[in-house]
Amino acid sequence: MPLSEIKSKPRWERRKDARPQEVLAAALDLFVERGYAATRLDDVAARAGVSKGTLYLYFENKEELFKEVVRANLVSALAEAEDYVSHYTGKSRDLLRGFILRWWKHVGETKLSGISKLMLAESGNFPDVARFYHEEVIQRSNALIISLLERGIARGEFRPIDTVNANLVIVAPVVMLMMWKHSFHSCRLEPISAPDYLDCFLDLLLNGLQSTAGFAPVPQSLN
Amino acid sequence: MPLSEIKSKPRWERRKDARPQEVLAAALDLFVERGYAATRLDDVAARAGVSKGTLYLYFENKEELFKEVVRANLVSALAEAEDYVSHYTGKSRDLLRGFILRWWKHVGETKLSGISKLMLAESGNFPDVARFYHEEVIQRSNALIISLLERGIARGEFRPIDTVNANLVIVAPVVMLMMWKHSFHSCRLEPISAPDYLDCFLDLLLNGLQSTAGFAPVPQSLN
DNA sequence: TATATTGCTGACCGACCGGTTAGTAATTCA
DNA sequence: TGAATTACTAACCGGTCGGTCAGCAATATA
Repeated sequence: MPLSEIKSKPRWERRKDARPQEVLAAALDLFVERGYAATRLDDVAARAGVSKGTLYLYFENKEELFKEVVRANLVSALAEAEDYVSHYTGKSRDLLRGFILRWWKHVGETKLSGISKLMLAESGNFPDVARFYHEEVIQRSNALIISLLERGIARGEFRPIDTVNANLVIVAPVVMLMMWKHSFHSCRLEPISAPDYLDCFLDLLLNGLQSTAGFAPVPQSLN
Repeated sequence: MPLSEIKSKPRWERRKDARPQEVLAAALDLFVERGYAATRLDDVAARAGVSKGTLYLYFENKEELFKEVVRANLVSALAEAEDYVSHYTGKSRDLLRGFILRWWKHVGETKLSGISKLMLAESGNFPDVARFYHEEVIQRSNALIISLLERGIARGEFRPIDTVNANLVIVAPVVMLMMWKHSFHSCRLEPISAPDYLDCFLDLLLNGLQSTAGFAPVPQSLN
C-alpha cells in the first residue's frame, strides 16, 4: 500500500447514491458541448470522476444514458410549461409573449438549448433516439402551442389562421436562436443579443397575428 | 488475364476528366444523407465508382472535398441570388416574397438544404470548415437580406425596424424548414407542406412588416 | 480482526475510419 | 509491338471508441 493512502483519502469511494446524478450532469455537459455521436463515454466518465466501466453499472448503454438526460431535464421542463399555459387567465397576446420568454429563460439560455440543437442535428443518424424525443418532447410541445393559438382565435384576439403551420413558424425563430447559440461560436464576431432578437421577433409576430388591424388583410396566396 | 476481360470491359477505365465531378456528386449525396462526420470516404468512393485512394488523387482530404462541394453548389447559387436582388425594380414586399420563394426553390427543396442543415449541426466540431462557410455563405447572405430590408425602409414600404435582428428573424423560419426536411424524417407522420408553411409565414411576416397599418403600433419593449 | 459483500477500476476487445502507398493495369507513344 | 507513363486499386496502418470483464479495494458485518 502506497504511503500516500495510509492517512489520506482512499483512491476511490463507494458512493452508489450520488453516482447517477453526477454522471447525468457530466453527460449533459458533454452532449451539449460536442453532440451525441462525438461525445465519448470515456470523457463523460472522467468528468463525472469515475471510470468508464462505472457508467455501465448505472446505465445500460450510451443511448439509454442520453434518454435519461432528456427525461431528467427537458421532459420535466415541458411539464411545467404545460402547467403555466393551462392556468393562464389573461390576454392571449400576453400569454404568447410570456410563454416564449419563459421558454427562452428556462431552456434557451440554459444548457438545455444544446439538447434541442443536438436532436435537430443528429436525429437522422439515430432513429431510435429520434423517435423517443419526437414522442416525449416535440409532439407535446407542438400540441401545447397549437392549443395556445386556438385559445387566442376562439377569444377573437388572434386572426383565424392555420394553427398547425403557424405553430411551426412561431417556433422556428426561437429554435433557431437556440441553434445559433451552439453554432459558429468560433466565427461570430458579436454574438446575437437574445433580448433584442426576441424583441424584434415578438414585435413582428404580434403585429402579424393581431385581429384588430384596421387595414385590409394582406393577400395570402403564394402567387 | 481472366477470360472475362478479354473481350468485355476492362476492370476499370482511366477517366481523369470525369472523376472530380462524379466524386463531388457522390460526396454531396452522402454529406446530405449522413452529415459531415458520419460520411465515410469509403462510401463516397464506392458511390462514385472508384476506390478510396482515388479520392486522394483529386482532393487533398475530407475537409477540402467538402469545401469543394460547397463552392460548386451553394456559393454559386448565392451569386445568382445577389444578382436577382440587385436588379429588382418593383415593390419591396414583392422582392422579399420573391427572394424567399426563390431561395426555397433553389436551395430549400433541393439537396442543398442538406448542406445548410449540416453546417448548422456540425460547425461546432469543425471550426475550420465553420469559418470557411461563415465567410463564404453566411456573411454574404446576411448582407444581402439586410440590404433588401433597408431598401424597403428607405422607400417607405417597410416599418423602420432593427434590420440586423429582423434579418435573423426572417431567415429563421426558412432555415428551420430546411432543417426539418432533414430531421425526424423517420418519425413525422405527415411531412410539413412547404407551400402551406411558407404561405403562412409570408402572411404573418408581411403583415408584421407593413408600414401602412392603420392601427397604433404594438409596443415593442419586452416588458 | 477476519470474512463477506459489492462498488469500482482499468486493461482489453473488435469494429470502424481517415489517410498512405506499393504495386497493377489501362493507355500513350516511339 | 514493346517500353514508358500514370490513373487507379486494394491492402494496410495507426488511432479511436463503445462496450466487456476479471480482479481489486472500500465498506459492511460479526
